[in-house]
Order: sequence, then structure tokens, then C-alpha cells
Amino acid sequence: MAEENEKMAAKCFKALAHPIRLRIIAVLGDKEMSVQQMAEALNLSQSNMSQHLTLLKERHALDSRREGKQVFYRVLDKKILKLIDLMQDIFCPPKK
Amino acid sequence: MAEENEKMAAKCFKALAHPIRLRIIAVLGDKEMSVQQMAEALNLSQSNMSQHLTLLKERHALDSRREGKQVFYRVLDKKILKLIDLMQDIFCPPKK
DNA sequence: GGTTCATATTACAATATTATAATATGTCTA
DNA sequence: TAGACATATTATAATATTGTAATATGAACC
Repeated sequence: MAEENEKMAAKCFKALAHPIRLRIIAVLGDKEMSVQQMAEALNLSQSNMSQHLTLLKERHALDSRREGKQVFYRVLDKKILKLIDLMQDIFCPPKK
Repeated sequence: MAEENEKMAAKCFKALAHPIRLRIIAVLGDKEMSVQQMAEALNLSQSNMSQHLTLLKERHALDSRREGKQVFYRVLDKKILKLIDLMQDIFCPPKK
């Protein structure tokens, strides 16, 4: 049913509908980073960082693996980067 | 500044982060429709319809023109349709 | 086992989003 | 200009999202 599709799609848009979460994905790019690396790079509290990461992981935007005490995150599907580019292309035209 | 970009992009993701708004865009496609046509098609109250349309228009996802008593809306940039397809492609894989 | 470091979870207050209901605006026609 | 019709706006209560602070889990090392 189309309606169900749209509910799911809306959830995914919602996952990306926060500046911090877009910054997380941008800073990750195609690399892997630990939570503390990201928290430092984005100047965020450990707790807030972790909550945003958890949300992105729940929506399958990110994946993680543990290595000792640290947890490393990465963008699951690189198409997400293209999606964000496309969004900026459509809605954030460069001002001349 | 990249941070500003992400705030703006997040707003745009937020505009699409609602099932009703995705349905509006889907039902519009590349056509034009009046508010009442859409309200009927989606079985929504006039007020709720109008509020979602206003939000989408504020974010420049839709444009409108008045013709007599009626107001017709259309998707401003067809790339938005591709964006939504891409989102579904990434996050809503067809189950086999 | 106890301690430390890295991350996750929970509780909660502040803020934002949403749908409904009521009211207002704008346009046409009589 | 009065009434009807289409749309927009406002007010508001319900719900959801957010960030901070506090607590819990899990892994390494002693």
C-alpha cells in the first residue's frame, strides 16, 4: 500500500531532518569514526552524540562495530550522501 | 559556512518528513491540482490540507496560482520527485 | 573482583509539530 | 453590497522531539 510507503519514507526523512544528524553524516563521509572522535569534531556532549547516532542506526542510515572500548560508526549506504547533495542542490541553490 | 547549509538542509528534510506531505507531492506529480481536489483525493480536512500546503510552499517545494476562487498547486522542481524516489530506494527496499 | 574508559540508556523539562475547531480573507455572482 | 464558495489563518490541546543530567552497560587492565 502506498500509504505505508509514505509513512516509512517520512520516518526516513525525519531521521535526516536535523542539522546535527546531517553534520554527523557529512563528517563521516566514507570513513569510519568513533563516537568520541565525532563528538569532538562536532563539539557535542557524549550523550547527545550517542542519541543521534542511535536514531540514525535505527533507521539503517548508519552501521556500527565495536572495537574494544570504542564503537565505530559508518554510513551504511553511500547513496545517502548523494541524497543529501541532491537535497542541497534542489533547495539550497548557491547565491550568486 | 557548512553549519548554515545543514540547518537549511535540515529544514528542507523536515518539510518532507511527514506522510501527508509526501502524499501531497505524490498525488500532484507533474500535474496541477486545486486544494479541494487534493483534500478529496487524500481525504483530509480543508484546514489541515491548507496548512501542509502552506508549509511546503514556504520551503519552495510547491508553488501556487489563484484562478478565481480556487488555488492550484504544483511541484516547483521535479527533482523533488526524484529525491523522494531515491529516499525510498535507499531506505525502503522492496521485500522479496 | 575493582577501577577506568567509552558508549548507551533513562528521566525529564523545554520546545516544536500536529490536527481540530473556529474565524478570517478573498473572489464571484446575484 | 450580500451571500456563497474556496482557501487561509489563528488558537489550542495533544503529541513528539530535543538537550541536559544522571545512571547504566561493556570492555580492558590491574
